[in-house]
Amino acid sequence: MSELESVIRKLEALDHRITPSRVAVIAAVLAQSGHFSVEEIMRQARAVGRATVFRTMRLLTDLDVVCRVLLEDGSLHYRVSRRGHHHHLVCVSCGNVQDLDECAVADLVRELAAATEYEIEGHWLEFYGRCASCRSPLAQAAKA
Amino acid sequence: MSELESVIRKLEALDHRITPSRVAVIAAVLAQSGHFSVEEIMRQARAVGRATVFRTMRLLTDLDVVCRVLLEDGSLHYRVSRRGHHHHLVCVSCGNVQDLDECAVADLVRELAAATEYEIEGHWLEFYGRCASCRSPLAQAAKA
DNA sequence: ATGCCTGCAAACGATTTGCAGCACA
DNA sequence: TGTGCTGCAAATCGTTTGCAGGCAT
Repeated sequence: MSELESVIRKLEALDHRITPSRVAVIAAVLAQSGHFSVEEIMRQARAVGRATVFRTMRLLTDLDVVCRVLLEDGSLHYRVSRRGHHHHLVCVSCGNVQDLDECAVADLVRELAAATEYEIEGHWLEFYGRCASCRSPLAQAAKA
Repeated sequence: MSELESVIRKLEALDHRITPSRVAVIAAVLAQSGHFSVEEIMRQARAVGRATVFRTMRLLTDLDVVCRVLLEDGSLHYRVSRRGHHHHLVCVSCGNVQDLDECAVADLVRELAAATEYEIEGHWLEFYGRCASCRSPLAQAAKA
């Protein structure tokens, strides 16, 4: 079963209708390799109206098919959520996003809960940096 | 030296002019106890134009006088940055924000850098939960 | 056939910018 | 006295909504 089919089944299971517009948006979303903006989806699904793209993105977010990615400049992007809870490591140079499977904050949450008497419901953690290939253009040039 | 003076000195030191509008915005900002939106500053500095409030907020952000706080609903707020690097614990119920002085992510950053070959430049970490007083209205009632 | 979903356009809120005048340094 | 700062208004950006019709179920 393709990823597309799997998402479609998810929609069906929740009594959402399967329409050409939705399929187009979902296909465009699944075709993305890294993070992407709503605008990029609109570019790749030109036949679909703006409003519908936004509505579908919200639907996909609610269904945990995609997750939001906050970029350092404050703009909101999305990315396919192929796992459960995880964090992102975003390259500020090339925009590549790497998933961090382990949630190393779990311990922290426990300590924090004890120390602050807060009941911690969630957290948002993203790292920004420069990936190996962007770190040293010289190193890349040297390889060639 | 009051906090207001101290911020003003900071502006002067960087060759920014001290104007009534800026002072009004800065005073309003410093008067905030928790996090706040630009709108709240505009309400408290009615004489100052929208654009100027936004321009001043950007200035204060660049000067590290305030820092941005991302709320869970995606809206952007600010809060006075009375320390250096730290994180926030936001109560989703009453909106209270608590600073977390220790940056417990520092170790994580180091491990991550080694594991991924990224050069980590920064990170964004915020926790969401319910504070002690919001956790249990019953417990509060019982106290009375 | 029913009503969810659609596209369009207009509304929307938050933020930015162009501009001519003003006032701080 | 020069130019950085101002307020105003209009522009802009990203997103949402109202509506009349269309299509999946």
